[in-house]
Amino acid sequence: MRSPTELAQVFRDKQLKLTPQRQLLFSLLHQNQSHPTAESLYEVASKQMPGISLRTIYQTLGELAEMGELQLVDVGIGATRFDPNIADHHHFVCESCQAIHDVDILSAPKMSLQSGEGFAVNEVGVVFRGHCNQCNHKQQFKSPGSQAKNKASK
Amino acid sequence: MRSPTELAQVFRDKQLKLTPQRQLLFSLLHQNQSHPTAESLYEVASKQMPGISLRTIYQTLGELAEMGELQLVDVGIGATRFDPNIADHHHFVCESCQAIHDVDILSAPKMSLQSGEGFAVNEVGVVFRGHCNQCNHKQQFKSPGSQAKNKASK
DNA sequence: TTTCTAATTTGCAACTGATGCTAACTAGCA
DNA sequence: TGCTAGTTAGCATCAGTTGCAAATTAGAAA
Ligand SMILES: [Mn+2]
Ligand SMILES: [Mn+2]
Ligand SMILES: [Zn+2]
Ligand SMILES: [Zn+2]
Repeated sequence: MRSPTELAQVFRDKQLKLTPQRQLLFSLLHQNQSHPTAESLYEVASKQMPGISLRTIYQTLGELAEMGELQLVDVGIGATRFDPNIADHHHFVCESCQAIHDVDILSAPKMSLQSGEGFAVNEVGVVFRGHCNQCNHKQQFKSPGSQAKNKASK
Repeated sequence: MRSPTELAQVFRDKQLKLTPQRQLLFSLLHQNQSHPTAESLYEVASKQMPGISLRTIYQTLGELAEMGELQLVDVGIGATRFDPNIADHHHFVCESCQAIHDVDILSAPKMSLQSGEGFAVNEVGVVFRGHCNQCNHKQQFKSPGSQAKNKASK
């Protein structure tokens, strides 16, 4: 996603208004690597702007996504996550704490369909599931046999 | 997922009852490649057993999933899909008709995390999005430039 | 067969995440 | 300073799913 300043320009050019709500969200999303939900953004936004509506959060996120400034990430658990990183990349989801981390496309081989019945593929999404560092450390009480299978190394 | 007969044995062994509802669902799911939703199973089940409850469908699907007989597939659009194919495989989702097709793991390179910060990966899911054969054919009215980018070949 | 009861089904309430609708509000221009 | 198209916020509503408890029943025991 572009910087708040650049987005401001984009919005002006499209005769969209630069409301305080939108500006706040621009700043909350810029360089945000946490893959937040609408709800979690609502919480932090509410601190800086009490009374802001969850409806407006959804509205603005939807607009940004439609403009291609945000990527929607749905990993099948709970709410949609919003990702200002619009570069081609994949995700690791921690099954314990639900945290989502970016997985650089270089780290995973480029996927392509070798066979198939003539599917026209537009995009490929890879989701790695497992346990993050923090959660693995906290889980030392579990039986050794129940550890995750593959440990990725740098 | 195992055959209805095998499942019957499993259920008996666990002193779970072999109700007509369960037996019907076993048969509806066996070798079902359509990745049905609970709702769609409810519809076909209702024809053979009018009055069956949607709640029971959810209940039974949940049990089978917990027993490892079914795989839950969530591709981020609408309802959860249920997959009796529990072999390791991936999915192609048609963005037009929402159909889901199996993508054999052999067709796509085995994924693994090369870098990362010590994530312990349990499973990898790959979702290919695009347009299926049928939908591509029906979309000949669209501008040529808007075609899908990659056409998979056998 | 009949009886018994733990397992199951069912209907309905409730819940989460998200969107539709619209009256009230306001950014930004004239 | 006023105007107005665009925006916000509140509330209703929706889809998908789960919680709950009363009614039903599979299957073992008598
Ligand atoms: Mn990301
Ligand atoms: Mn499948
Ligand atoms: Zn974690
Ligand atoms: Zn299709």
